[in-house]
Amino acid sequence: MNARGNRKAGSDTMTTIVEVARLAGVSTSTVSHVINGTRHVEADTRQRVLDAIEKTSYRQDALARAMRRSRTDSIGIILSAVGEPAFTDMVHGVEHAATALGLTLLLANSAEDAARELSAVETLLERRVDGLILARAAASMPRVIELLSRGRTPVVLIDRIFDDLAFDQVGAENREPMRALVNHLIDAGHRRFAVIAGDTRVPTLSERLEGFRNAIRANILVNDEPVIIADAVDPREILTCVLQSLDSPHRPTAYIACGTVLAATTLEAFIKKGLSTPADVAFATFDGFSYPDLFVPHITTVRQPAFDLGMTAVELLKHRWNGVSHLHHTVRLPQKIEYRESTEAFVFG
Amino acid sequence: MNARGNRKAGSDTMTTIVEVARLAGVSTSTVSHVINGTRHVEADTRQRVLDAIEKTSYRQDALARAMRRSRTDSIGIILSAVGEPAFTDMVHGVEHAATALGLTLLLANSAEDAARELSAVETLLERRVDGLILARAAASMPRVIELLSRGRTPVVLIDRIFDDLAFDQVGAENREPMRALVNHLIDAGHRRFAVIAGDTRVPTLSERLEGFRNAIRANILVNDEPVIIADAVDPREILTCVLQSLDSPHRPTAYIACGTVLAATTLEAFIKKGLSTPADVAFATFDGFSYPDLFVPHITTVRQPAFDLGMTAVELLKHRWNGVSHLHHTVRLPQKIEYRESTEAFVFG
DNA sequence: CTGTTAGCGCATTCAG
DNA sequence: CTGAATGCGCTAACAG
Repeated sequence: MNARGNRKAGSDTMTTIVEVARLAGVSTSTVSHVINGTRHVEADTRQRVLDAIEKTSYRQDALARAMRRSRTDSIGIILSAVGEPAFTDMVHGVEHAATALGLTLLLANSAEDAARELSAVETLLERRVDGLILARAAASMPRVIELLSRGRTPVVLIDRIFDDLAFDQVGAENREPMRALVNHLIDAGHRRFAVIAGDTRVPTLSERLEGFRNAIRANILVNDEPVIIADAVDPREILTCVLQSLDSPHRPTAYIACGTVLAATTLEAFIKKGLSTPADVAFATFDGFSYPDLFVPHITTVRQPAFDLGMTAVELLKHRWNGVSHLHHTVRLPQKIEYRESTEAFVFG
Repeated sequence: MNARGNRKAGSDTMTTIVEVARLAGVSTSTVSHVINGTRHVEADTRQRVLDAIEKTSYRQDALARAMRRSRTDSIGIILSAVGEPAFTDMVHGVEHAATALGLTLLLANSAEDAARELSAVETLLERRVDGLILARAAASMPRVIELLSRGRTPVVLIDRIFDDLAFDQVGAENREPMRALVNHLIDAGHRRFAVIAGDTRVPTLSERLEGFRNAIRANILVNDEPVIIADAVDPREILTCVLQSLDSPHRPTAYIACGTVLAATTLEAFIKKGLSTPADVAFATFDGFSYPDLFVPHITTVRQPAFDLGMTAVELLKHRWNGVSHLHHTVRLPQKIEYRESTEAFVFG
């Protein structure tokens, strides 16, 4: 019977390679080579080994193997918000690519908390993942970068790109699509804008905001100062700001949310005020929702190629394992803008 | 320079316990004991070790440690649909509880594919996770159960409960809330029902369907045979069925979807037919969507305590590690029914 | 074509 | 209070 607190998963019963070798009348190395197909083994010897494996229902111990080869065939991924659809898709992408390479995924959720992020990095590094994919938390600590830079584990920063950091990185184009979006709205007749940018310590968001500012500045048609809701972190605080902007006599006619959560908050404010889209206000968002077709009217959405981001991240790790290059690469994937009814031509009252 | 295909994460530079011991002028065992606080060490000896650790920025190798102790301080979780909100919340719950216990999470997504599920189980078992949490795929293979039964790794089946299987299990109450929901709709004046149950190989769905059948049968007010859309797997097929039912002269006045994806399909059919809720048809769903407040009208939803399911799963593993009981426990958590506008009182035309 | 051997980095007896 | 020695299960030289 197991003693209290014992968590051994049956180390007592588990058959090892030695047992198999004994049963097959061969050496452990032959068994190993049969299992891994790593050198030629005579057909009947091979069969004896296979039989012995079958008979003992032997399973490799990935731990011992990893230790010996000093590689774990696993990659770690740390996300700041596992729940959001964009991140969920990234996980899918990573998982897809990883599975194809026979790699296991270790998932950690920093929940946008710097301390949890640090501890996740430490844990995964201790587990000697072969590569690490990280979407840094907004308030990510310098210690994390230090740890990652010193170490020899290949790292890919995903989604949130930092130009001054020497890592492989992959994220979406943010400034340009925002520009296109604003121009689209201007073409539709809008002159007064609001952008909900949220926590601009997140590069994704600050880039989108920057794109917004540039687009507004570049457009001589737009005279009105836009409403910019940025650096607010608490959703309730953001909600208040949006509501306030809706009460303004110079109420913006077009609202742009820079992310899923921000979009939800903005729409909540619309609902609270009984405003409808696009009759009362135009609306567009980055990232968007799951099941977008269920929203009526359909929402114009700048959609991140999140799945591809995930796949690309693994690709970058692979390149580094293969020693293809010693330089660090930053990959920017284009976004797709889905123009829908929520930004349809605005008719001035 | 790394050779091609080399994936060693710097095993060359990594400091080991030996190096620390040398630097501190003590034995490796003392270092080990200092790190793990596993026996008393003289204050200054201890300090010397701590300094050496600091100086070398030594980090434990979780692999070697795990091998030696034959436990990995990790748990695996295999889900059939990582993307759905209910499963996402379960992951959160598991992650929350796991983190609190200092456990790492290995995540695998079977994507409702039996082969992927099997291979995920094999992989996680080989990695010697201390416990495994599994939401079985619809077409899960017997081999999976065999593997899990034979092995000594504690297993918890989550969400999808199988009464004839000897594992710890945790899921939600399904029959009773469906009953309550149907009664609620009957009270609101409905007599003709449709239920979208999807793939009833999934116990969650078959239980909900069973609850539905019982509720209908128990109600003498309901004479009309309900429309039951079950055993369809392909969403497009389901969509067709729903559309067809909407065209019927005896069109149901109340639709109940048994899960998020099914709900999306049903709503899509409503939109396609230009029907509005609850004016034209009442609607309610199990599991529901993220950001439910954004749906207008608000949808009556039977909400699974998904986060708690995840936490409970870890709890069950813990009990097993502690050898609290040798019997297998099935925990059923109650669901919460959120009655909203989509099922409001029906007025007969 | 196959066997022998030496560790991977650590926790843990067993002696002092 | 501390150190020396052993082996977890496996792969990879090396040697036949």
